[in-house]
Amino acid sequence: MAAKNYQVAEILYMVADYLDLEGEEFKVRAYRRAARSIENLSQSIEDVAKSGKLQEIPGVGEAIAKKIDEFLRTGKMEHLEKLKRKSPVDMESLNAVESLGPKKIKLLYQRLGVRNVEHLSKAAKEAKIRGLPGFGELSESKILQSLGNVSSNKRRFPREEVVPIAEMIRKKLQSMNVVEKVEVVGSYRRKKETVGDLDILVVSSSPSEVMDAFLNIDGIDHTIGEGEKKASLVLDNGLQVDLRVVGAESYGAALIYFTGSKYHNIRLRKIAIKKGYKLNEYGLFKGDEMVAGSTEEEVYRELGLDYIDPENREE
DNA sequence: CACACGGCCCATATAT
DNA sequence: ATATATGGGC
DNA sequence: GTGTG
Repeated sequence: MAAKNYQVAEILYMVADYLDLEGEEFKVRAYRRAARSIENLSQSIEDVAKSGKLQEIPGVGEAIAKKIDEFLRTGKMEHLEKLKRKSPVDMESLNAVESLGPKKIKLLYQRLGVRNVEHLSKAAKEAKIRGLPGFGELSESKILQSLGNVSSNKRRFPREEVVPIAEMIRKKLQSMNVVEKVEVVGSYRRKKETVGDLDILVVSSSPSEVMDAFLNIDGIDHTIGEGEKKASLVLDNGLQVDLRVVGAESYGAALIYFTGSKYHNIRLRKIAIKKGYKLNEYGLFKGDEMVAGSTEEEVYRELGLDYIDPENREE
C-alpha cells in the first residue's frame, strides 16, 4: 500500500482543520472529502499524479490537484504553511482534547491566546477558562481531566487487536437477561483492516441496566459521556468504545445506520427520499408511519435494493 | 455561470 | 423548565 | 473547493 497516500490525506485533513478554525464551511468539507477519497484509493497517489489523473479522484479538482502535486514534488504545501502562519494554533493536539472543537479552540485563542496544550493547561489551572462564553467550571475541569489522559492519542487500531475486546464486551452484554441482541457495528462490522473505535449496538427494553453493565466492564480508563441510550468510554489501551441501545422495532434500521459507511447511509437516504420515504436510525418512514425497521433485509427490500453485505457498504 | 454542498439524531453544558 | 449552542456519530 | 444543472 502506498505510504504517500496516507500522508497526502493527512495533510489535506490538516488544511481542513485550519479552515474550520477560520469559520469556513464548505471548503472544509471539500478538503475532507478529497482526503477521504485518497485514503480509500486503491492505487498509489504518486502513480495517479504521474499520469495526470488526480482530478479523476472524486472530490479532487483543479486546486487540490495542484496542491497534491506540489506536495509530492517538494514535500510541502505552501497553502498549509500559510494557514499555519496566519493562525499559529496547534490544531492537531488541541482538537484531540475531548470536548474541544474548532469553535471553542477559536474562542480560547482569541480571548486567552491559547495556541497549544501547554497554554491550555496553564489557562485551565489558573481558572481563566471558566467565565468565557460557553465555558463553565465543569468545562474547565473536563479540559484538565482530558489533558491528564496521556492515553488520548488518537490512532486507529488493527482489527486483530480489537477482536478479543469486542468479543469480551459482546459476551458480557449478551449474558444479561434484559439484553435481546448485541452486535458490534461500525467499521468493525464492515471488516475494515483498522478501526478508529468500537461501536456496540444493543437491543434491550431496559437501557439503564445495560448502561450500568457497560460502564463497569474491565479495563476502562475513563468515561467520556453517558446518557440514557448512549455512552462512550475509553479503555486503558486508548480504544474508544461507544454503546447505543435501541428498541427491537428499530434494530435493523439502527444496524444499517451504525454500520455505515457514512456514504452508504447518504446513498440509502437519498433513495429513500426519492421514493417518498424518510430513513433514520429508528426506521423507514412514510409520513409518520414506519414501514420497515426491525431487520436490515426489510429496509433494503422496501427501498427496492438487494441486501448488501456490511463489507460492501463502503459507498 | 450560479448554486448547492448528507440529514438526522443524542449528550452535555450554558443561556434564557 | 426550556431553548440554544456545540460537539460528536453514522 | 468541487460537482451539478
